[in-house]
Formats: sequence, C-alpha cells, structure tokens
Amino acid sequence: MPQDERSTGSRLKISSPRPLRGEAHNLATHGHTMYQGRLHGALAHRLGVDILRGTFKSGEILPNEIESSSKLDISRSAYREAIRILAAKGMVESRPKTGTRVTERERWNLLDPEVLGWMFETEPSQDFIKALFELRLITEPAAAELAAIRRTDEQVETMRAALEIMKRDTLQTETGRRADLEFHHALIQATGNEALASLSSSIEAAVSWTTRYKARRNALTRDPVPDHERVFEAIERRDAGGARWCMESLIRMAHEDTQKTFHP
Amino acid sequence: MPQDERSTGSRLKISSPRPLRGEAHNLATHGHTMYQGRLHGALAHRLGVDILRGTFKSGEILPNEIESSSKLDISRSAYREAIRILAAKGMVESRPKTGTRVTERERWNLLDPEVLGWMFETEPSQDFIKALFELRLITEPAAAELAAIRRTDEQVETMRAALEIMKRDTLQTETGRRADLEFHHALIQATGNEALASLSSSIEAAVSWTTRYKARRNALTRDPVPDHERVFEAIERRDAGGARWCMESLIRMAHEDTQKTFHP
DNA sequence: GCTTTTTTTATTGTCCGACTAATGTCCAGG
DNA sequence: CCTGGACATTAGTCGGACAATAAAAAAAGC
Repeated sequence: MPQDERSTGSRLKISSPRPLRGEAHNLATHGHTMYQGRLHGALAHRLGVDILRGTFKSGEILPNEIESSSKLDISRSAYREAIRILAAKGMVESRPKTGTRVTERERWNLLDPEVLGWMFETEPSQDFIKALFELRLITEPAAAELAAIRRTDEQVETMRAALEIMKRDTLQTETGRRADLEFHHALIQATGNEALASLSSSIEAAVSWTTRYKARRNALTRDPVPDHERVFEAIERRDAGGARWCMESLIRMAHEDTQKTFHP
Repeated sequence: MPQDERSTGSRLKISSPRPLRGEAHNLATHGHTMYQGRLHGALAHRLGVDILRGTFKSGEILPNEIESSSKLDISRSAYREAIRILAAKGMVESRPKTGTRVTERERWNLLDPEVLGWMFETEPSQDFIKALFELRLITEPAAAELAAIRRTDEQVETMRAALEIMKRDTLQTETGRRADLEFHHALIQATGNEALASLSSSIEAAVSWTTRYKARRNALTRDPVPDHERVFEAIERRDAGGARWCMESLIRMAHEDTQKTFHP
C-alpha cells in the first residue's frame, strides 16, 4: 500500500539543484551533460534520466504539476508536455486526484531510441548491457542472414562505401562512427523487414554510445574493420550461413570490448 | 523538394468529418472505433492512425496549430500535447516557422506498443504482418530457449495455471485471451532479459489483436492449446532445444492461421 | 551577377490564470 | 459492515498573449 508520497512536503528531487533554465537558455542536466533544445524536450530528458537512474522509483508519485513547474521555474504547459512525452514512452501515468506516478519498469519502452539514449547518459548497469547484447546476438545474426538473401546490388555498394570510410578513419573519429552506423543501416534495410529494421536501428544507435565511451576512454579495443569486412563479404556473395556466423562473432567481440571498457 | 503544403488552404483532412468531441464526451474515430479517455490521448490516437493509414503522408506538413485546433474545436494546449505524444514516437517533428511534419516511415517507432495498437486499428498490410511474424520467429524461439534454461519453479507454476485456463475457456473468450497473454508474459519474464521482454511484450500485445480478429470472424483455426502445452513441457523439463523448436512451430502455425484469416 | 548579410514573417514555443472534470477519500446513514 | 453521497485534490482543458526560432525574402556588399 503506497502511502502518501506528498507528505515529504515540497522537496523536489531532481538531480540538479535548479539550473534547468540557465542564463544562456540551454540547460545542464547534472553537471557535465548539456541539453539544448525545446524546454519540454529538455525536461523530459532530465526526468527520464532521473527515472532510469532510480532518483524517482517505480510507484512513486511526482509532486503535483503546480508545485513541480513552479519549483522548476517553468510554465505548467511546458511541464505537462514533458510529462506527455514520458507517458508516451510508458514511463509515467497520470490520473486526476492521484497525480502522476512512475510506472513499473516492466512497462517502460526500453527499446525506444530516446529511452536508450537516456540510459547511456549515466553508465548503465552491467545487467542491462548484457541483456542488450544478448538481444543483439539474437536479432542481428538473423538480420545478416536475411540481408544476405535479399540484398540488392545497390545496398551492397552502399555498404562497401561505408566500409571504405571506416577503414580510412577509425571509430575514434566522428565520421568513422557515422560510417559504422551507415553500414549497419544499409544492412538493416537489406533485410526487407521493417519491424526488424525499427528494432535494430534503435539498438544500433544505443550501442554506438558505448563505442563513443570506448573511444573516450581510449580503451585498447580490437580493430572492428576486419569483422565488418567478413560480414560484408558474406553478404556480397549471398552466403546466408556465413553472414550469420560472421555477424555473431562480430557482436561477441564488440561485447567483449565493451565489458573490458566498463569493468576492466 | 517538398513544395508548399499549406497552399491547399484550411482543409483539414482528418478521417472523420468532425466528431472529435461528441455529445457524450467520448470520441469516435471514424465510424465504429470509439475512444474514451483524455482529449490529448484521443487526438494522438486519431492522428496516429491517420498517419499509419497514409491519410497524412511522410514529409507532409500538418496545418498549423491554431488552424488545426480551432477546426477540431479543441484548445491549442490539448492539440500540442497530442503532437508531443506523436513526436515521442518518432512520427512527427515540429519546428518553428516550418511547422509540424510527418517524418519518414523509417523513423517511426513501429514496435511501440501503442503504435502497434494503432496499426491494427485498420487492417494492416500483408507485408507488415509478414515482417512481424518473421521477427517473432527470430526472437520468440530464442526467448523460449532462454526461458527453459533460466526459469524458476514459480514461473513454471504461473504458466501451468494460465495454460489450465486456456484449456477450459478458449481464445474465443476474453478470459481465455488474457490467460494466453499471461502465459507468454510469464515465459518472457523467465528469460531474465528485460530488453527482450520489452520487445516481446509489445509484439505479443499486437499479435493478440490478430487473435481477436480471428475470433471475430470465427475463422476455423487450429486449437492452439496443444502447441502451448508442448512449449510448456519443454520449458518445464529445462529442454532448451525442445523449447526453441516447439515455439518455432507454434509461431508458424499462428502465422498460417492469421494469413488464412486475412486472405482466405 | 553572385555571395553574404540583414530584415521580415510564419510558426512553434512558452507563459499565465482561470475554470472543468475526474477520482480517491471520508463520512453519514442504512 | 456495507453503501451512497458530499468533499477535496489533482490532472485536464481552455483562451489569449507574447517570445524565440528558423525559413524565406530583401538588402547590402563584393
């Protein structure tokens, strides 16, 4: 029986003390991660991160709109729009009289690209990273297999070009990472399955954050290009089984590297 | 180059002529599908369906907020909150001066449970159903395999109970369908992978809509209970390979039935 | 004539303050 | 003990104003 949460009074426990709307009109989330854009988006971002991080726990009720918005020094409208965003991602639920409460974690859309992004804002739990790579290990090899079967010549050329760029620049550079994403994007398109594509692109984007982590900590990771090349070649020669196998090994390697980065 | 969409003037092309806010305070979407709840949610629902259905095409720009909201006879705030919901699902994108435009289909969060629900509002394309079942065929057998390895005894009991109910009532009844969902939910939980769980629960929910279709058209479908029982027994005896195989066959059967229902 | 800079302008973004409606709580009455 | 109805609290809706933004148009510079 969830007792009265409001009883703690008017203490808003957002991560940062206040500075939502800074001097220069952009907002800092809690020290080093800035966010620029619309106010509702920024607030949704911040609340989302706070929920994922556990600052607001499941079942907990947020302070009411009036209190929250005035404490944050923003209008009620902007606050409400932020809440709608969170609600659309299944993270909160509002009802008159009761207020807005954080839903159970089960109901969160963890694979929503934005939510995944928030997740990697703060270092995600080892369990979650494991789960994510396990999911990748299920879907991506299957995707590679389908791509090998259904790819068009044009898609092959796109992948080849992206691979070239990756070879030149590395994943240390921004263009290199973009090429990596483009490679995977082309592969996904080649599967001809838009549901799978929607899933994969979310995950890819999230995983690319880990890549950035790795680059920042310049952890000594394996060169990923050879792995990508093997996948590419298998797809080029329409070798479904080979593509599956190579992709599987690529992901295992990536997972290993990621683990070493986070827990050396 | 997307030319001026506004030039068509003030013609709002929502599916229904007007009746967003009906007499009795609940709204009909386009004839037989009612929606009751908050205004912003209802409008998001309606616009979402219209976008998925192609009434609003990708790249198209929605009429501006003032015009839209006044035409729909609702406040700008409610309209904006609806747009925020759609934006959170990647379906629209708003910017000052430009307006709010429908994004490319690639960016839609097709696996968002709500979006999936909207999808099945109108009969979804054969291609999409195929993609969805192909995705299921990739993830669910793997999930069953993991469940067989990691399941707790308690989860087994939950599944057994759900299965009992399914056996008694059928999928023709509401309680039967709920039991079906609960069975799959327990299975998903047993995988111990929350990312996979998030994905599967979205898909399950969507697929359960097809089940309802089938029941409504009382198409002569195979009895699904035996399939479920085989999966259950494999998981109970911790037979990973068996669970995978049985689940695969279950899904193939379900897909076959679904196809027969939609394209007899 | 072409590029760059400034101005205009359409649209979303933000704000405020009031009123409405839903819903949990509490209390009186059966 | 249960039931129904009044009450209080909260999100929901409204409308109208002004600010910020970014695209487009106009002006300036080369």
